[in-house]
Amino acid sequence: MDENKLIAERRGKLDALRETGNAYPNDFRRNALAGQLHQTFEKHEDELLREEHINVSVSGRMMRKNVMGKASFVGLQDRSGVIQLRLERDRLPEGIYQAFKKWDVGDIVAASGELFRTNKGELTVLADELRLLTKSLRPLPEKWHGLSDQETRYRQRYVDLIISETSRRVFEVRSQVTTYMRSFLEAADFLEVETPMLQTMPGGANARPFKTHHNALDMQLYLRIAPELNLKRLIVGGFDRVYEINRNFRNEGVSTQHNPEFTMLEAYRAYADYRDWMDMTEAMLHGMSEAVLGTTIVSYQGEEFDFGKPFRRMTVEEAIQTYNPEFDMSKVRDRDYLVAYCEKIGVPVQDNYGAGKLQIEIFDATGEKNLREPTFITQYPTEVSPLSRKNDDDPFVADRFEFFVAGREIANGFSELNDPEDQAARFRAQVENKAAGDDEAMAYDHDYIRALEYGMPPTTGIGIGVDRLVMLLTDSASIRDVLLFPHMRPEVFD
RNA sequence: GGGGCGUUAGCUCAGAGGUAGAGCAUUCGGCUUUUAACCGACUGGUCGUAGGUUCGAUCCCUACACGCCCCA
Repeated sequence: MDENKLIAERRGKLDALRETGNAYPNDFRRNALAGQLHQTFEKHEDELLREEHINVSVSGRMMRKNVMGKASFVGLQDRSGVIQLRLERDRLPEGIYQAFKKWDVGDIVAASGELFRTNKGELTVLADELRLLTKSLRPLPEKWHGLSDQETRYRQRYVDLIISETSRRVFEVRSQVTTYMRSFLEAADFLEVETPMLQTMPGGANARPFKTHHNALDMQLYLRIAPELNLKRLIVGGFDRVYEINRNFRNEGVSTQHNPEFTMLEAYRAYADYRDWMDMTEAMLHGMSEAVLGTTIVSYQGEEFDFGKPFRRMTVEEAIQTYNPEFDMSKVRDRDYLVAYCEKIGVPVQDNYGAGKLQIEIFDATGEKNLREPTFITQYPTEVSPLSRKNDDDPFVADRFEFFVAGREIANGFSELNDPEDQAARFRAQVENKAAGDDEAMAYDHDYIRALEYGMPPTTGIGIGVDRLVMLLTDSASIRDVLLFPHMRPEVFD
């Protein structure tokens, strides 16, 4: 580890503290937070404050230290904001002020005293008690430019959070988003559940899993790629409105949009179909943006989206037409034509791709990034929707939607397939794909078929990517900005 | 996996084939209404790592590590 002169100096100060008593005391109790004080006494002028003799005890990290001889001003930061202290040598107990002059920005400090307002109008604690609670050995980044090195911000998030109000705000929004989801679903009588992360057979999505090993049982286990099949088992069991907000793990690349572990909301509701979930998604995002941002207008990377009005809806085939004007719609399900079109636009094709898979390849390549305004895309090919119910009038497509904003998929929902024989056939097709080399294809889940054979009521489900939603609501360009500890290669300590 | 860019003081950043620079922070001195406090003095570096070219490399070349962006 680096042990430079700055740290050595502070370590010397810590050694001195250890000699004079407990260097890490834990007997101070505060009775006020900075933000509360600013709010409560917002309208109090200096004269009124001094008349009322309001005594408070505060503590936090010393972020600013202005020493002017025998008096000083200090900025103390707690979780709610910053409160200023005024320290006067002759007001504090003997020797305290001299000791304080050796303290460093970054130290954890406590003070008690009465509130007043400075000439410039800043609410301030005139301290008559002052303590050092925790010595900080490492210097903080510069106060003006802050921490701009991305790597350090991600690896040492604790430093980023100390320094950056913006970063703290992102994670407060993140918490408010999941809180809002829970209250929204609870109001609709949903039950929150937790299902296994460690599974003997990963399922519920097309993705490669992480493998791990259970020592005592000496067996291979997988980290889950989705909770979907377990949640639908609960629908069979009679919990007919359930949801889970939790982590999924997918063994794929890392990018501004992908982290190997990410958070999804999955919610399932019996006696409803995918159109009901589209309506609920609109209502949830409308309410969430108002609750979290105070407005339904979401500004993202220079674009503005209105979460307050109904979202556009179009089918996959309509989207192909919209974004491929030269595409011959009379042949939209003609496999030979679709193959030729894919080759024309440079999309690689495999022999086992059917018309539905080819449609989705074209949609992904030409449509997705152009879906800027909030949009529901509906009627996905059954071929690429192995867990979705077929449409009654047109079995080529499933009763399914995906939701896009700013060219990114945010949500995926469908009417669930509850016909066990159809589901068994879909699993068999997945197994064939796997045999043909698709290592993201699903395995055949016998227990899930057995569950469906007991009878799953007609059901609809949705998955919402929490990280991507938080990115939108916080105007974050990278998923790493909304993950407290994004995945990084190990740091080398020498 | 491929391409591009980056890595210099604790932090933010300049720099150039010839012994390394600024601001802030630190240290010391001054200052009882500051808030990027101010004034004065000083200090701080294996220039990501390892090789190579060169009389001489932090700079040029190669590989590697880590990060960021784009593509698959």
